[in-house]
Amino acid sequence: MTETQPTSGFQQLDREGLVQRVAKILSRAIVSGKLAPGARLSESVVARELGVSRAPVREAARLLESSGLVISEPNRGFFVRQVSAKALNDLYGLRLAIEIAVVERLAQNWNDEIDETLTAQVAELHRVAAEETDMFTQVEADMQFHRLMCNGSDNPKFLQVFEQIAIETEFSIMLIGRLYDDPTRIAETHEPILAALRTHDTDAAVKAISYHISEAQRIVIDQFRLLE
Amino acid sequence: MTETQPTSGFQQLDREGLVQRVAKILSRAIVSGKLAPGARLSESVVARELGVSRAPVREAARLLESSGLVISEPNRGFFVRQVSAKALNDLYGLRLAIEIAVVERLAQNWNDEIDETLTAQVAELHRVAAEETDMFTQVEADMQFHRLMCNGSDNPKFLQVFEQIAIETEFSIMLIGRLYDDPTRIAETHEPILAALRTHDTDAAVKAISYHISEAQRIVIDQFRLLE
DNA sequence: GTCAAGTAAATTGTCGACAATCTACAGTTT
DNA sequence: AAACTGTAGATTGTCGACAATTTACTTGAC
Repeated sequence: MTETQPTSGFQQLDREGLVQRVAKILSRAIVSGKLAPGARLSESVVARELGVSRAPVREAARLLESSGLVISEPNRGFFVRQVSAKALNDLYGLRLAIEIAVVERLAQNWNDEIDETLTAQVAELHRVAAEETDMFTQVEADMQFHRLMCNGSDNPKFLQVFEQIAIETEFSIMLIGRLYDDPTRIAETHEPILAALRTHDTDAAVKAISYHISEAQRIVIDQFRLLE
Repeated sequence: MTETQPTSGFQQLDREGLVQRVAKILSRAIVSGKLAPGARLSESVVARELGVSRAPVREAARLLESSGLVISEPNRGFFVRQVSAKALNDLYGLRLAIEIAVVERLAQNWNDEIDETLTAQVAELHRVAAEETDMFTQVEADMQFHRLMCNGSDNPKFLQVFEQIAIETEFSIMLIGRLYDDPTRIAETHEPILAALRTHDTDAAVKAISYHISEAQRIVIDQFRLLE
């Protein structure tokens, strides 16, 4: 955003630090389930495997801690977080509170640009559902819709909190190991929200998002309990 | 929370790491205004002044980054965050969304223990108002009431988000440099919330908290704009 | 056999040093 | 004078080593 404009068509190459790269690798490993919940995240082991020193690994771990993927215990190190059904339920509770506030603002500040963006994302949801792409793609597409809503709320704070929620939610869904519902149906349940927003009907939009999130909450928790 | 119970009445001493201590010192310096917004937070300078190496300072800075007190720019270091009136307004928007959800839950799960705790805190608010203690104490007492509400919501996620908000809010209020309202009046405006919760009247409680937060939002923003 | 104390290995916490990067200023060209 | 280039100083990024702490194991007493 703050970068200077390139004078020619060169694409910027890999300007992200070592810490960010390590963090990305680790979070992928956790979300994909390669690192089981509760597992110790040994600094020295990770550092050795990635061929870097422990310092960037520590900082990356702290970053993941603030994302809620790992927890740190003083003098004991980092551990992949355990998620309980209660915690997952609470997470959806927070998400509901945030998204209700978001749609309230969206219903009032609705404009063509947001309309276009969200309509396109629903189309994308239908596309990935039809093509039967992998679960990760489907979940990501679903999340992207909600991310775009938060982004359109004109309050960066909502987006910031949502990003935290998104990471944990994806983590939990990956843990369950399969989609909570039929992909096509997931795509369809987004349409009432969009319809209500288009007519600036705040109450209907709040009802729609409440139903949507609560439904997802119910199903995910049910699935999750089967694992415990 | 996860610590083992002490067998005798000894208080645990110092069991917090160097990183936490540095973080606390830095956040105090920022919130109290000793470090001006936008100021560079030089690792080497801080490390030298505190008599520690740069490693713990870096980690502490990362901690503050996730609290929103500082921002990091790659290869340029950490800077004390600038807050704008818009950002402060957004912050109160998020806070409103959270606290509405919290009182909704509180109105339903009300019990004597929470009643006692919150009643005591309102008394505390009146006490610090009457004794004309310093601003920091007053703000902290106000925040504590809302913290206790979040804590009573039986959803740790709300408390987690609130803590982030609290740090930024206190930061901004300290920036303004004086209280936004008459201390006694601040204490009084908490009572309608408590009254509504006692009667399990969800709608009234939501209305009360909405009024309370929006009022604070309006006053703080007005005051803040005078600084810009 | 169980429990406690002691000890050794492994892991995290902290440090000082070097490499990579940015910033500021001087020198050069147009 | 304005803009680009080059260099020196300062700051962050990363590293390997040592100190402090935890963990696992062994030893010994009851």
